[in-house]
Amino acid sequence: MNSTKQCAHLDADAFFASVEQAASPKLRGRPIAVGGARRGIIASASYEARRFGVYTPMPTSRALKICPQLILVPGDYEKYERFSRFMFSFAYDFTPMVEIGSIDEGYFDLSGQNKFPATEILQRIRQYISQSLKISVSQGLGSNKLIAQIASKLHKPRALQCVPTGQEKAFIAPLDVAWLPSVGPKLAAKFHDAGLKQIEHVANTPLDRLSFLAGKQAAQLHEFAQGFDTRPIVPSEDGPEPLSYGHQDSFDSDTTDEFFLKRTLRCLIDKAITRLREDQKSARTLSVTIRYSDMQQTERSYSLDEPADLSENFYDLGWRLLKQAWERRVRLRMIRVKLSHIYNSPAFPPLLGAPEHFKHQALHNALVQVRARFGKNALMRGHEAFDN
DNA sequence: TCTGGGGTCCTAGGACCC
DNA sequence: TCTGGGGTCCTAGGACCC
Repeated sequence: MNSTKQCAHLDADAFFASVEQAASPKLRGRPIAVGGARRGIIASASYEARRFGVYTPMPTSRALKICPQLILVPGDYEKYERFSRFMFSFAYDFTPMVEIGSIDEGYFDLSGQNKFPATEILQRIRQYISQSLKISVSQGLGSNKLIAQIASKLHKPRALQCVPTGQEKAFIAPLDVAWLPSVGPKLAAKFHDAGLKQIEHVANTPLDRLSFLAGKQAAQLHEFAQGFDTRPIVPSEDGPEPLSYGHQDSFDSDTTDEFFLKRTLRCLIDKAITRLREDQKSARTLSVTIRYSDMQQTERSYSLDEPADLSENFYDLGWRLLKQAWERRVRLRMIRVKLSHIYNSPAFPPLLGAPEHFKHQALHNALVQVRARFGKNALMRGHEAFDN
């Protein structure tokens, strides 16, 4: 009987680049990178390429400058998803408690299983992955997610580190604050300026001072810094429903060509709508973001009274929003479109903004009937009818 | 040839309601 | 009428993650 939590983190090493090397022997041992050729960035660099200083998300142009022999491979996400599924299947051989965090990393819960020691399970999983997929992974084992994740990432590649229970705080104490989840470049700089360079400094800082620096995140960060993490190891059976559907496109060259922009905008809306409808959803809010040639970006959004799921509902609105956002007469390098406030479709959404008396069940039902008969846009007409 | 594409979450001000 | 305060929604912007 052992009630100690055993959380493992599995993290593929240089995943996209490693998959390409696994799939194509002539790429092995050579500096390769997966990424966009034109104005793109490096999505993944092999360890051979990293020795030249190539990293994610470096602009491809710069990567080629510092490593002219770099072999650039276009991304093949279907292939990566196939590899990913295989990779996690080996974890499922030992436990159903697997949380796939992203395409190349996940957690699993080894608490309570006593067939093999946890480290032996990790050894086996990495062997299976190595033999069948020809890629290497890093693994971390600890009493919670935070510790397991840091343990796997600290000594990549091919790492296998176990942090004994009770050693959590000491293990992370000397690490830079940027190792804490949700501490990115901005907050890390803020912490450094305030003299908090290592995680132990965060652990020793009173909560009120931490709140001044990190706002609402302070309490969570304070706990993390002590090595505590109360997040469930494997939270939910199904992942949460998507809250938004978005697409963006960076152009080959900066432009002010309205015909081109309009066409691109429509294409992005179509893509988002296609996925929205595949999931049988509808959306109320459209956001359009533009990025100028100098990388400054701005966004405009608008919420419809009723959710919609047809491109036609969003084309004109999208163009209006783009024109509103485009205040500076500067060329654009990118546009992004996002649908949010997602509802199940075709089921009717709640009666948004309806007066209190409409929420009475009988009137609600009557209104639903009106809308079922006359279409979703009958809501406003329904309001008028009931108001009189 | 400087800087992608898919997301989530938080903040903050204003409108509006009670 | 001398002025509060809680709650929700909308919009714009930004930080962060993989």
